[in-house]
Amino acid sequence: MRCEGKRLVTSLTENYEFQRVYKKGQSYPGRYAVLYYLKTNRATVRMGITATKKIGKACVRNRARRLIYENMRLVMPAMKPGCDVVVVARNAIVGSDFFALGKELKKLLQKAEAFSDE
RNA sequence: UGAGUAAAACAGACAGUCGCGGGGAAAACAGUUUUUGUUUUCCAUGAGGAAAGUCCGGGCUUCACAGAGCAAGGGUGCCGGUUAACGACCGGUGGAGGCAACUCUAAGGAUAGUGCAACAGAAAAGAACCGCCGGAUGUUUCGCAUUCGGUAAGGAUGAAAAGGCGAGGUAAGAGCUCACCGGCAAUCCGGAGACGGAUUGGCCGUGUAAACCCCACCCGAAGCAACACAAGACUGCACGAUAGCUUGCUCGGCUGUGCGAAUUGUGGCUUGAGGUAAUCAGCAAUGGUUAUCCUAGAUAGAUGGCUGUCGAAUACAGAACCCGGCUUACAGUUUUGCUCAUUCA
RNA sequence: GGAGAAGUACUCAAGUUGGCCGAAGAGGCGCCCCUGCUAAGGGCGUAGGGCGGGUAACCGUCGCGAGGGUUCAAAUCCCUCCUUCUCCG
Repeated sequence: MRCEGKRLVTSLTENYEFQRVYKKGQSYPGRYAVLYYLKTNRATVRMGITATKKIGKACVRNRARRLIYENMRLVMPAMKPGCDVVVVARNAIVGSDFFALGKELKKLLQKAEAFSDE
């Protein structure tokens, strides 16, 4: 298993943090990716992205990570503060469309009730 | 024009907008002797031809200097050159393929020695099983049997059978003799050499060295997760002759009141056998000189998204100390040299 | 990033001085014994992959991760690639 975080204002880095989200958080599977969501007492949203070696070579993993990162970045300001999010890429993400992935991530986040009320 | 062959270049571009890495500048705040940290704004900049596989060769670092000797082990293998070095590259020689351009080639030694060659076959290395021929003996219906010789032309086996093929020759045969071809040796000529050519001689015991080996040349070991400096939880070990370190052994030498060590930070970390252009030397690889340029340096790991235009933008694919090669993956576009075929002049 | 090891029937595997090797052995499968029945245990037997040919017995050919090479002959020797696993802070 290879885990890769993402440089964000606040991002998950250490392996134990990922493990905590996997174990204690809720999971929401999708076609392109799996979302793990865990509420915390912090005032910020923290995110981590995982792309295992299963998905492909280094270049493919980079591509997957960037697509997820870009989508999450656009969605982030609408989210409730105080949670840890881990997105795990799945095989189907190879060659997927940017907008399709964005739609799915939004749906998963809605399921997790991560968005703040307007 | 078509087919082929060799080499080289590119690897989407431009504009707008949101976002990321490190760098520089300015401002504000915290703190303050300098310094440093955070935030905001602006500026220029930011993956490859293979960044890959890690198959070779170096630089660099540590092992005190990277040293001495011996042994073992490993590598390379036609010749000459290039290079920091190489198993790479360039030019040739021999061999193989192609009408040709051109391509491929681990290509030293089998009379230095040892081993192996299953099955089949008389025999797998100094070969008489059958056959052929001659002599003797027996039987004597001219043949057969036994025995002693000669013989590698023929036979069956096998991947491979004792130079090939033809003629002469002979009891039958045989490089026994001769012509041509192959291979070997000597001499002469050409070449820097591998080697090529000519003449003469003699008539020549298979294959395997990517089996051991012989000959010639080369190699100390590990690797940036190396290592250096600073801090150092834990208290684990040693405390004056042992311990540890350098592939093995011998020598030589080092460490020391500290050693080991989770972990953290900084350095190593990008100016280099560098690129570009011109010119000179060389067939070329490459080298010299001059001018000019500075072009990622992250540390969970930065290049992405959207919109528009171009006829179409789509392959393989992401730096992690740095270079020189090799190998492997790869959509498409462009240019140049050469060869063959066809048509026209 | 670097260093190393392995790959053979469905599974675990033996076999590398090159030769009767498609391949020992075990699990497996079938039958029998044991038991009221099953499991376990014991005994006996058996197929071993693909393609082609043959009524069948059987024969030919390709297969030891993949592709080349050396050799008369390669699971074994040499080269290149693929996959899996381990170690180094």
